[in-house]
This record gives sequence, C-alpha cells and structure tokens, in this order.
Amino acid sequence: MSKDIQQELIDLIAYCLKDLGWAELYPEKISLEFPTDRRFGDFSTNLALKLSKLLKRSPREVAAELTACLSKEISRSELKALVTQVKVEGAGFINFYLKEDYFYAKLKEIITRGKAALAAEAKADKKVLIEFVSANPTGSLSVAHARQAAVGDCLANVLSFMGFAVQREYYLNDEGNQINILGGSVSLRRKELRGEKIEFPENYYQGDYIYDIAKIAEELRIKEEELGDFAAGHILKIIRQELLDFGVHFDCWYSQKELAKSGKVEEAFRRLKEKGYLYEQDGALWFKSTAFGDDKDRVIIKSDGSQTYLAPDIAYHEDKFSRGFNWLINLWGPDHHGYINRIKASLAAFGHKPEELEVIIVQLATIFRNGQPVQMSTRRGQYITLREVLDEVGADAARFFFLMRRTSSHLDFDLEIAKKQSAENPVFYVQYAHARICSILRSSPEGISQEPDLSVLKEKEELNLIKKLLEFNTTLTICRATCDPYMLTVYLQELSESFHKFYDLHRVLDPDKNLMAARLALINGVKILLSCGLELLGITRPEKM
RNA sequence: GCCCCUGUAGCGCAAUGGAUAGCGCAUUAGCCUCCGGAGCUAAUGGUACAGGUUCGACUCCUGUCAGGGGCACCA
Repeated sequence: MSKDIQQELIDLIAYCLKDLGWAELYPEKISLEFPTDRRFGDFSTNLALKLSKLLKRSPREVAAELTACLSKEISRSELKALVTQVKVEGAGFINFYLKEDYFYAKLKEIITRGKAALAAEAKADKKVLIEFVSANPTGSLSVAHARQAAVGDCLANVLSFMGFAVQREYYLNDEGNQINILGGSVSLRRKELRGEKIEFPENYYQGDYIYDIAKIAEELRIKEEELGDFAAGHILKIIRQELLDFGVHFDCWYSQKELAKSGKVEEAFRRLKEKGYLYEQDGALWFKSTAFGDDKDRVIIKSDGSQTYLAPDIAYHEDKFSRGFNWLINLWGPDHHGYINRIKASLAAFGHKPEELEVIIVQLATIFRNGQPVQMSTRRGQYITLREVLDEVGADAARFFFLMRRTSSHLDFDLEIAKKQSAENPVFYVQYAHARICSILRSSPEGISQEPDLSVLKEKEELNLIKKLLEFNTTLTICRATCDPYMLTVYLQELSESFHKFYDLHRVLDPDKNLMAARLALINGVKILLSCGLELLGITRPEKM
C-alpha cells in the first residue's frame, strides 16, 4: 500500500476546510482517530466540535456541511473504493466507515512485510539521549533501579523502533563523597576481619557485601587509599552483570571521574560566570537558579572548597548537548524531583530550551509477597535487590511487572502473582497467546499460503482482531507522547484477549481450505504483533510453554 | 510549612478533553467428542468531596479530605 488511508483522509479534510474557507480558523493539526467504540465507524474526527466554537455555529450543522464536502470529494477520488460512508453522529463527530477490503489489505501488508510493516519508515528528526539507572556503584541495584532500568530500556526500544536515533547512557558516580565512604567502610571491615576493634559509623555502608569486598581486598593487598576505587570497580562489575541478566544494556557508561578530569566542569563555571549567573556568598559559590524559576539559589562549591553534586551535573547535562543530542530524557527516582528545576535552570542559563530535557520521575515499586508488603531498610543495607527479584520470578515477569503501571504511579509488585502460571499473571496470559498460535501453526497440515483470500474473514471476532492489530501504531504514538512505555503492556493484554475470544468461537484448522488459509494468515498476523510487542518490552516469545 | 505522586465496583487496575467509564480477581450462573481449559460466555457492582473552565471532564484549574514519597553547603 502506498499512502495510508488515514493520512489520505486527513489530507482530504484539510482540502475541504480550505474549500469551505475555514482553514485559517483552524491552523492546528487535524486529528483523525480510532473512535472510542467500534460502533462509531473506523475513523473519527472531532473537528466540527472544535470548529463550532470558532464559527459560532452549532456543531452538528458545521459537521453536516463538512461531511457534505467530504462525501463529494470522496466520491470523485479513489477513496470511494474503500470508504462506504461518512456520517455525522453524536454531538457532532464525523465518522468514517470503511469497507472490509481496507482491513484485509492492512492484514496482508503485515503478514507479507512482517515487523517492517509496523516500524517507522523514515528516520525521526531527533537524536535522543536517554539516561537511566545511574546508581552509585556502592551496592547492588534495588527494585527502584530495577523499575527505572525496565522503563528506560523499553522506552529506548520504542523510540528506536519509531525511527529515533537513541543512545542509552549510565552516569557513573565513580568519585566523590560516596566513594570515599565506601572505601572507608571496606577499610573498617578489613580491620575488623584482622581482629581489630572498630567502631562502624551509621552513615557507612552496612551490608554484608562490604565484608566480601574486604576479604578480596585483603587477598589482593589493595592499598588503603585505593580501597574506594577498588570497591566501586568491584561493585560496578556486579551491577553490569545484574543489568545484563535483566536484559538491559547501555551504549555508554559516562564517568564522573573522567568528566572532572576533562576540565568541562571548570569550563561550565567559566561560562556561567561570564553570563553573570554565579556569585559568592558565605564563602561558597552559588548558581543563581532563581533567575530561571527555581525556588532558591544553589550552592555549587561549598565553603570547604569541595563541589556539590550539582556542579558536575551541570557540566554533564551541558555536555549532552555538545555531543549532538537534542532530546534528553532522564529517568530519576522520586527523591530527585527537587532537582528538575535546578538542572533545567542550568540548561536555560546556557541558552537551551528547558523542554529539550524531559525528566521522567519513576515512582517506587513496593514488593509484596502473598499480599503483604516486604519490609526494607536501606540504612541497614537490607533492601530487596534486582538480583533477588530476578532469581525469584525471572527476567520476563520482572520486566513486564515493572512496566505494567503508569511510570508516574506507585507500583505494587507481588512476587507470588509474578510466579503464577495462570491468567492472574498478565505476562503469562500474553506469552500463552503467542505459544498457542505457534502450536496451531505447528499442527497445521499446510504451511502459510502466500496468497490467501482474506475476504472470507467475515466473523465479528475476526474483524475485531484485525482492527486490534492496527491499533499497535496508535499505542506506540501514545508511548512516545507520554514518554511512558506502559501502554504497550495494556495493548498486548487486549490483543491477547481478542485472540483468545476469536479462538474460542472459531476453528482455525477448518475443513474449508480457503477459510483455513485465511485464518492461518490472521493468527500469523497476531503472532507477528505479539512478537514485536514483546520484543519491545524485552520479553521472550515462547513457542512452547 | 513547601514540593511531587495517587484516590475509579469488595480487591487490583484501564480509559491520547469525546459518544453508553472498560478489564482481571472475588461472588453467582453457564460452556469441554474439537487446533493448548494456562481458555471462553453472562450476571452483580464504580469516578473521594466541593466549586470552576468546556459544546463535552475520570481526565484540565482551585480548594478540602485521605494514603505514599521528598524537602541539606548529602549523593
């Protein structure tokens, strides 16, 4: 198929707007969407409702006039072969009803071109840097990091599928106060293991893993002053492996230590000073972030001469732009929401548009077991780790569960449900649909016909299923617009449901050869979509379960 | 005190400002000579409260109430 009918109809609506002399009144993009209910046609626009206010006329009247023009234009174009009628319904919606041939053609496109029929045709115009996890290398990843990892990786997959150039980056806090404390913690534990009496400060790392590192450091005779770097390096290896086992990879590990060495921090200070956004007070150096809407100015160099966390971070975000990225996405935990304004302020100070940085706050996940929250305490080094979740439920269920709620909402993650192999567990529901299709295809006496006559697919469930397939792209558009991949999990559950309903009422392996060929093609189309969606989520597509 | 997130059916959730607010669990009543019953069909039941914006509000704005998280010259 050349141009999609949706775009053709939008073009036609734009033409009619011009024809009626309304085009200038309505410069916005014309929206033509799947209606909320299948009864209201196959495409729908609320344009007349929007126009009615501008024209000061009743919506239905405006809709009728627009519809008359549209009908006329459709009847003299090639669209008349696919559009059965254009109707004004409800408050003033204009609904387009399409012939089934249109859906057969779309299905055919999917089964002949596969995933390529769904992916972006052209490269998108933005170079995206998505920074996520970025946990300090001072301990194993927590479930909070795990959720960020799942969301960030999946969002990157989706944007990449939609044609954006995407880079995944982990900002590595490999020097500074926390690394010093880590080194101090290992040092004390090593002394303790040697039999010395020690006093372990409360703000030091309490977890048992510090003993493990201390033992290794003792064996390797690591020097006292190198303990921090040694421990951070050791933990980083563990973090990398945890992420790999979770199916998350990064294109770039951006070292704060390297950034500090590069002189970019001083360069950023110099430029800010030049612009008059730095000043000294109480022996500290302040960034005038209030000039850009922050609540208060922020210290970047403390009175003791050391930098705050904000200092390298300002330079880091400026560096993202100088590396050629023009869409920055940061995934942060809810404890960082106060940082949004100050980082955006720093970007504004450098002359960037604050909206080029999108900060997604990934809300916390609470782990439940049999309906009871599992208690945790980071202070004592007792928190639930990504590793524990992976060991218990596996990467597939973990990824799906972390993704299945709106990212900005709290998430309850019940380990027992994630382990269940039943309908209660949505990831199994979706994977089961995929496996079931594979099973049918295996037991089919014939292969998939290259030229099936799809027009024999006349049952309600068959047409619903095809229409559901076409909603995939809308789902991706929503994911992009909201910077949130969770809608994909909802879509896959709905698609699986449509498939199970079809399956229950109609036999694929029907004695009628033509019908069987068409239904095999249909379920193959469903398989392609399920497979593509699961791949974007980073979840396996089992052929048998 | 200030900031962020969340209040939708008994429970867990969905609904890119749109048409009769959807789904799962639970409860109740059904469906297996048959491609995987890990499934399907029904019944029951709902937008925290008070204003406002809009042709139209679960959705946006203001206030109230309730739950969770955060408010350093920490990272």
